[in-house]
Amino acid sequence: MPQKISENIQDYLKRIYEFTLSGGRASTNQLAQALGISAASVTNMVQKLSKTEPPYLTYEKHQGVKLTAFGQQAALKIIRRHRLIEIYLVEKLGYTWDEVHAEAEILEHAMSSLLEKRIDAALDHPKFDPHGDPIPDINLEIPEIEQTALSSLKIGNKGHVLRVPNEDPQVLRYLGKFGIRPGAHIKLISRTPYDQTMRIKITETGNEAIIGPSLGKKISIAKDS
Amino acid sequence: MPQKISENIQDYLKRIYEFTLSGGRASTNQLAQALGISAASVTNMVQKLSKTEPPYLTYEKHQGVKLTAFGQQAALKIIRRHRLIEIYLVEKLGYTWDEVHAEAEILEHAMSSLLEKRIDAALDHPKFDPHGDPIPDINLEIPEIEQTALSSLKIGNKGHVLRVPNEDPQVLRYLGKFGIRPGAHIKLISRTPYDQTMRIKITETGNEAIIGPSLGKKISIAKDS
DNA sequence: ATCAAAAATTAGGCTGACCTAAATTATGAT
DNA sequence: ATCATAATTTAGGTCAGCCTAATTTTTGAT
Ligand SMILES: [Mn+2]
Ligand SMILES: [Mn+2]
Ligand SMILES: [Mn+2]
Ligand SMILES: [Mn+2]
Repeated sequence: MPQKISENIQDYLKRIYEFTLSGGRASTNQLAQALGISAASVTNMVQKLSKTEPPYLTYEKHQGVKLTAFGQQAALKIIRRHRLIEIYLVEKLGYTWDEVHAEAEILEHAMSSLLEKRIDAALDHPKFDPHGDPIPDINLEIPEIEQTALSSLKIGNKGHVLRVPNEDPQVLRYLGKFGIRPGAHIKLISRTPYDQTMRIKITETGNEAIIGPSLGKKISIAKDS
Repeated sequence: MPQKISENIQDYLKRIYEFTLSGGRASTNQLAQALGISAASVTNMVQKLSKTEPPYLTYEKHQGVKLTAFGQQAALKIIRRHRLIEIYLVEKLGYTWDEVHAEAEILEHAMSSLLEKRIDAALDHPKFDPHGDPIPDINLEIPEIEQTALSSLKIGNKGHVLRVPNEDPQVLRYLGKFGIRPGAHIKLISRTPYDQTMRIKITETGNEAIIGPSLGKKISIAKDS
């Protein structure tokens, strides 16, 4: 019997999913920091989640955790709701893309299957959230998309933006100011020698923007021609 | 300092508000039943809520509770959100009026001030929810409306519906089938002698409906001419 | 006025989810 | 290979919000 799953656990699973997207395992400290709680609490919880029937994750002492297929489905369900809410708020209620993440972080836990269906239908089954993250479909399938970090561009290369980091409203407002959003076409103008700061040109707006290397790693693009 | 208020407490305050609308105090058992918890738990909680600074309610042993002005504001805030959600779901997401109460009961706790503002604006500051209940305005003012119970009509009298009970989806579907909804014009055709069952005619649909006395007490109307 | 039944309260526990402090295990620089 | 430091786990709490059982208070029918 899939027991009812608390809001807290939903957030654990979502974080673990995100941290293990590129393979590997999520560490105790990583989760503690992301969830804003102590490492001891995380250890305690993941031990519990590894002993449910069926288990949500596999836990090996000192080796971190990894979701089971069961846990992954649970995570994807929340992620679908989170991203549907984000795009709904932008499309239908006039939110800006820097406002929606915090809101969705709460609403995702209060959303029924029915509301999920209605919102999905109202938006005509959207495929991406406002930050370019893919929305798992009704069967929780999520398309694999070929993507590169902005920071890996060579000078003079062109590309278009696929995905921007969605946590930090300040960053989103900064990016928005220059028109750096999913779909925007960009070209790498220059890179400073020591700290690797990039100057990029955005085709649509004609703007130039300065992007540091750590932010550059978090912006996903597809290379053009 | 108005401490952050848990979802549980929000539900306590809302129930107490409803039970004390017509003056008087809310009893321990009444609340226990409405909240689906034990009477002992209610006693415990209301004692706590009477000792906060400022207190949410006044508690007198064996005499039930009553909201303070402070508690009433807190209750009205949730009620505003509850009713805004209900009307939004009906107007914008194709919900039927029997589906929205359960949904709002959850979403009301997950709604931010910003979302409240946006939904209110999207609906152009609606005054009533789908069941005819008034929505407190942004300042939590709620209009006083003269209303009578349907069951108090005399044979041949006419009136129009102001408010229907919103908890029970089955009842709402039954009423909906005959067109008994806020605004509908009705006329009392007959009343059976012993159990007081009423037969009423709905002008808009031409339907006749059978309404028992306990349901009749929960439907509010205004008498016409 | 009496007293059984109903309502409410008190006492004592439980669970989920968190905490800090102490102990253990892993890691990486020398 | 050693060992200081970092990461993790264990031990022993707290707190909110619920429970049941026992007790006390109120109420209403006689
Ligand atoms: Mn969340
Ligand atoms: Mn997003
Ligand atoms: Mn509620
Ligand atoms: Mn309602």
